[in-house]
Amino acid sequence: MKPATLEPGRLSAHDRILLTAHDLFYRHGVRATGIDLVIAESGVAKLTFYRHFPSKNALVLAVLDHRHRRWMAWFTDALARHRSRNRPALEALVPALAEWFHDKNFRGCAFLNTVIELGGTLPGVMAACRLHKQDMTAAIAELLPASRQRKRQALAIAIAVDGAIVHAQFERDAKASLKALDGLLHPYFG
Amino acid sequence: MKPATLEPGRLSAHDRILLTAHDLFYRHGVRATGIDLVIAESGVAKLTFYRHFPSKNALVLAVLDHRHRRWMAWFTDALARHRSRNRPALEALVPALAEWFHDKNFRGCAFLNTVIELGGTLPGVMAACRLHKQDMTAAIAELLPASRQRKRQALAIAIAVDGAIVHAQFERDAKASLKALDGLLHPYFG
DNA sequence: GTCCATGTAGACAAACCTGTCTACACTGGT
DNA sequence: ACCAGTGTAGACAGGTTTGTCTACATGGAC
Repeated sequence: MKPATLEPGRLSAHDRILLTAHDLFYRHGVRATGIDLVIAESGVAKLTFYRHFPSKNALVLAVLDHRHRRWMAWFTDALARHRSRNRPALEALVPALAEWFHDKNFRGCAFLNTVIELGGTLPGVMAACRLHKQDMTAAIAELLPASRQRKRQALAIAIAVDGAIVHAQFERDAKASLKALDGLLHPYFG
Repeated sequence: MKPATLEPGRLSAHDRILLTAHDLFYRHGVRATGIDLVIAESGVAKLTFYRHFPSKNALVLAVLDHRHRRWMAWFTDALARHRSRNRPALEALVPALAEWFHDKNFRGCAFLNTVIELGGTLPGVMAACRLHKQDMTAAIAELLPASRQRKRQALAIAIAVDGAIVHAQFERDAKASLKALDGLLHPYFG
């Protein structure tokens, strides 16, 4: 994914907090990241933080919102970039995901991770995750030829993708996950 | 999965702690579950706990070990039960998983959850997860006819299964996940 | 009978967490 | 000139966490 420059230069305090939290939450998990660290790391005073975000929970939801936009932008862009004229559009999926999986900061899907960490405790997290996966599935659907089963197929593919994501997260080499995913997708190449 | 009776009756303190922790960790997550709660819930004194387990981390690993044995026993049993004479063995997979997904205490895969929660911080968790998935994949491989691609196919199927697991975890109805998984498996029914 | 493993109850230290608060400084709009 | 908005630094309260420690009880092996 994007390098997320995180230049402290011209960013507002609000944005510095948001980007820093995005980074730390993704790297170490939400629970493992204390507010104090976010505050220190984003070079902001405590009061400033609480002026922008009423609580840590609010920050978590704001970060997920930001993450969704960022990830979807990268995803659709990567799919477009890996598309080639006379091949099925779906073939762009695996190369696109490969970019992400091979990133040295890859730690799986932020939404799955947050649902698992906070699941029931923070209302809104599960809904955000469902929305995210819904949009991801819709983006996948656009790679498929129009047909009555398009939605059904897109859901199946999305599930395979999620499986590949979590596998790449605990297994050493992402390549094996990508290869297996490619095998699962073959029947859909048409 | 098993109802895990958890009868406090004749169990040793060690086993009561282990089963209680297994239950609580799975329900609410490892980080969200304090040692004090495990101790109170298993009806044991604090010192007794620390005599059996030197630290919470040790308990976590012991619970994962227990979980692996318990889950694999259920899995192979369920696969055997749903096998029918003149159909491909792989067709037992979805009905077996359906048992688990529809359990009211279903909260996804304990190993994926723990990796995501503790990932890098507790050495051993990732290894335990890899071992678990390796054994799960081997059990799936036994459903496939012997061939040169059997291992490759089993890995692909395992990834699809993991995708279905996480999907069933944040989506309301497990049925959709199972149906999508079934669709993904069709090419492998042979 | 004595000893020791195993158990209970609960106080305690030290660290860490979130969120509030005081006191002060800079800047742009009116 | 003034004031509202935004910023900084850091103390503080009240809660939770893990892990240690004291003091005492019970039951079986020898």
